[in-house]
Amino acid sequence: MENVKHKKLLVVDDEPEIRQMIDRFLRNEGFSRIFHAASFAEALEVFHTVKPDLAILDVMLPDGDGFSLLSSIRQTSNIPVLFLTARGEDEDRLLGLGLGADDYMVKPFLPRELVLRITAILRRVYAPPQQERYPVFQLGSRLVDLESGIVSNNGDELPLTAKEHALLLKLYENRNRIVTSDALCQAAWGDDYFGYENTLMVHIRRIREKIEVNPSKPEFLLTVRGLGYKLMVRGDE
Amino acid sequence: MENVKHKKLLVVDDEPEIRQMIDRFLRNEGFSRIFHAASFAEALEVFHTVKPDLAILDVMLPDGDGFSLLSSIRQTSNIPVLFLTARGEDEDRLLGLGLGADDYMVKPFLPRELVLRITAILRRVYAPPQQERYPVFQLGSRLVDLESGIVSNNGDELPLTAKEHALLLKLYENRNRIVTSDALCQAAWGDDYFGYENTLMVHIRRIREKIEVNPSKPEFLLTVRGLGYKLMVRGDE
DNA sequence: AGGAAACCTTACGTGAACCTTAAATCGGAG
DNA sequence: CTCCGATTTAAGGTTCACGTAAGGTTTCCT
Repeated sequence: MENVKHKKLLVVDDEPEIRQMIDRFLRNEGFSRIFHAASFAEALEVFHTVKPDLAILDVMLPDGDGFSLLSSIRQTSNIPVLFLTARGEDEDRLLGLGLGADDYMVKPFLPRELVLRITAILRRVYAPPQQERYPVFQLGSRLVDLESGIVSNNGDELPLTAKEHALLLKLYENRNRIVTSDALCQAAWGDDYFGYENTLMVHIRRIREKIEVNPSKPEFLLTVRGLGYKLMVRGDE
Repeated sequence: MENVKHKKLLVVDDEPEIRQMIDRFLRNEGFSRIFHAASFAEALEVFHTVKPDLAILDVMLPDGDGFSLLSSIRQTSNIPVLFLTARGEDEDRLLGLGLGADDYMVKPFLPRELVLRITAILRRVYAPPQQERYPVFQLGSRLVDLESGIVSNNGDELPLTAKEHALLLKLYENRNRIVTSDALCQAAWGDDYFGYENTLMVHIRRIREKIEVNPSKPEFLLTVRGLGYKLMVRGDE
């Protein structure tokens, strides 16, 4: 994950004291590359020279308004833009967002909220496209990593097969609760499966051989006779 | 640019009439794939089954609160989340945004604004990746430089082709995690691809010939039978 | 206790999933 | 148009994850 604090921010506001205030808040939160502009013209100037990564715009400017500034900017760039202005009427917000702003905050504002919203935007912009995440969790001394499909126990790593992965995922999603054999079969084979029920037992056994100290005396993946199985995980939630 | 109106939205709110209202507004604006959940438990359930592209969460739920729901969701996914709730105190907004929400709206709200904010988020998520810088990383003794598209091994330099570059990028972005064959195909060929799956294998083989000491005994680019591939990179986070 | 039902354990054969190589095809530059 | 590298198709080879089976063990009820 890229660090969002190194990004270049441009603050456009005609009142120097407000710019200073915003600047201070942002620096307090770890942002260091902050540029200022006091007018429409200056904003365009700075925009082209420093090429900021995100712009915080006021609506009221001496030589124009923030909305048309955004329009100008959007012709050549899709830089993230957050409006921060005293103009908080419904129409203003709709206009700003409709023009393609990423967020719209009304003054007076919470500095911390400004930082969080900036972070939220930058997080999205620079997040590499990630696929679905799988859980990673601890069972006793072993780490079950469904992300990489590996169970590791002080050094040695045991890879999980596709079926083991599917079953462990289902079990973990319903951790500390009973999961019926039917539900497990469905998770691993889909709705339509008519194989032997023994098959599931064999896979459970194989999982136990990877996650249990003694597969025949399971501590984590327990049998609930007549119902199914349950994975006991302590700690998180 | 992908059309944002086809994305799957999940609306979590305990009051059916509010869900209906939101649903109606969204459909008016062109969204068609809208799913509902009335409780924490139902939300998690729907979340896992339909895998929505964005979630609109209420804070107050009969069996929990939206904040812990977001925490649960964030363990396995970085899906965009927008809070829409009557809880509009400063602390609530800071908490919600601090937990990783993308936006926070307070009821009563303008339907049009909700749509604009959802659109703003989805626009960012599905925008083509911003960063013009590609990663450079080490695999054993070889340096994989996606910036210049060259794999170098003490002296000799092997150039990467377009497909190899795309695949390696996707693998590196999800390093140490299983990447499904589908995801890889999508990264290299786009959503609509109906060629032979063998094609992917051939490209994987080519990559292995450039990054592995022994392409037939891969150390870095490993197959996970039945699931896909994973690129094991040690070190940098 | 006896017996049956549910579950465990181990081993093995098989074929889907994957590998490998080469030849065919595509597509851009000259 | 021709060439050449990049990419895809094709076909035969390999392997290992999975399902099956069969005998064993535990649990529970009469």
